[in-house]
Amino acid sequence: MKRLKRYRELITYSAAMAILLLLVRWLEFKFVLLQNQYDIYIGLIAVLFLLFGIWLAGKLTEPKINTVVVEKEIRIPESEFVLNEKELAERKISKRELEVLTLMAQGMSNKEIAEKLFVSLNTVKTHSANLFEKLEAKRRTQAIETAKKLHLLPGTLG
Amino acid sequence: MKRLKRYRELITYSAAMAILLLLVRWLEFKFVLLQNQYDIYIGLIAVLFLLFGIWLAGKLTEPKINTVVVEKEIRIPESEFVLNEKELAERKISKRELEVLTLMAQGMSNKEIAEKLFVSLNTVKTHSANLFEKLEAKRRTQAIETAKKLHLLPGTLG
DNA sequence: GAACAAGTCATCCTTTAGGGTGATTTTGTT
DNA sequence: AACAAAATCACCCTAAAGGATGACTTGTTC
Repeated sequence: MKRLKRYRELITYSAAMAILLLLVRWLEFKFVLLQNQYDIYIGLIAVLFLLFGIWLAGKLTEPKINTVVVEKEIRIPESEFVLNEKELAERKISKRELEVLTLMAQGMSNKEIAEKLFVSLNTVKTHSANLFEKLEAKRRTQAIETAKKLHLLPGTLG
Repeated sequence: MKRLKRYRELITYSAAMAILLLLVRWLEFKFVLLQNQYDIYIGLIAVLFLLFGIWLAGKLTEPKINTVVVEKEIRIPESEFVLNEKELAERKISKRELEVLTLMAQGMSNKEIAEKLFVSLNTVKTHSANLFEKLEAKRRTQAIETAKKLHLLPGTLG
């Protein structure tokens, strides 16, 4: 069964060829009397084989595939925050300092930060003082702005 | 010039046809003596036109267009800042206040802001006090954070 | 012209932030 | 164990920020 299917094309072509040749024979027989004007006969043969060739080509040649690549733009909403660890290392800002900085940026007072981190107010002050030096800032607001520009803090949190 | 290009295909086919017919004529002349065995001639014609048909088919068949959609990711650099005027109006924040808020967010002290705006330090303090009330903030850092969340200030300026 | 909002400035007072210095403890590394 | 960095805390003092209140001017609206 599989073999039959496999050779179906070949059989089809052979059959077509046979029919064509039969047709040629028939035409030959029909126009045998008017040999002087066998131009018509030739013409018919030509047309027939031309058509046969076209049909055959359609069957034989693999279809031309013209691949058109259409680029579709997909928008990515936001580029999420990635901590600039290089900058963090270069300025030698410690984890605890960054922690304090983050809470600062959220609008907390030193006292609130101290309570949140379970340390004394003085400790927070020390951390903030170190931060200002490392960030070359005079005030906490400036430190926050600089830190955001350096990607040490997300632009807007929440 | 454009027309010439437009009919190039047609001309090509016509030329091919002409050459083929010339070939046929030449064959006719060549085999005119052996008319009794013009089977060969017929066969040649058949083969020629068969090939011509195959060639023609290849030229004529329009290619299958295979459209491949490639999704290309496009990162939007920044979603530019648009002032939330609704929020601004609802909270009744004046132009001057917003101005002070902006400079605050840039890390400037009240004194610096006063100098920049050519007003007294007390005026800046009044503005900031009003801002804190309108933004329900206790500190300038908190006011800045809130303002950024409400899109009254750009996330990161500069 | 009365009422109102915005902007300006002042004074008094309290709280918070920040600068400077020194010291102790914890922790990780060699 | 020795060392360095990080984290902790304290004290003193100044500067800046913030709260509360009142006052004056200007421009707009009704």
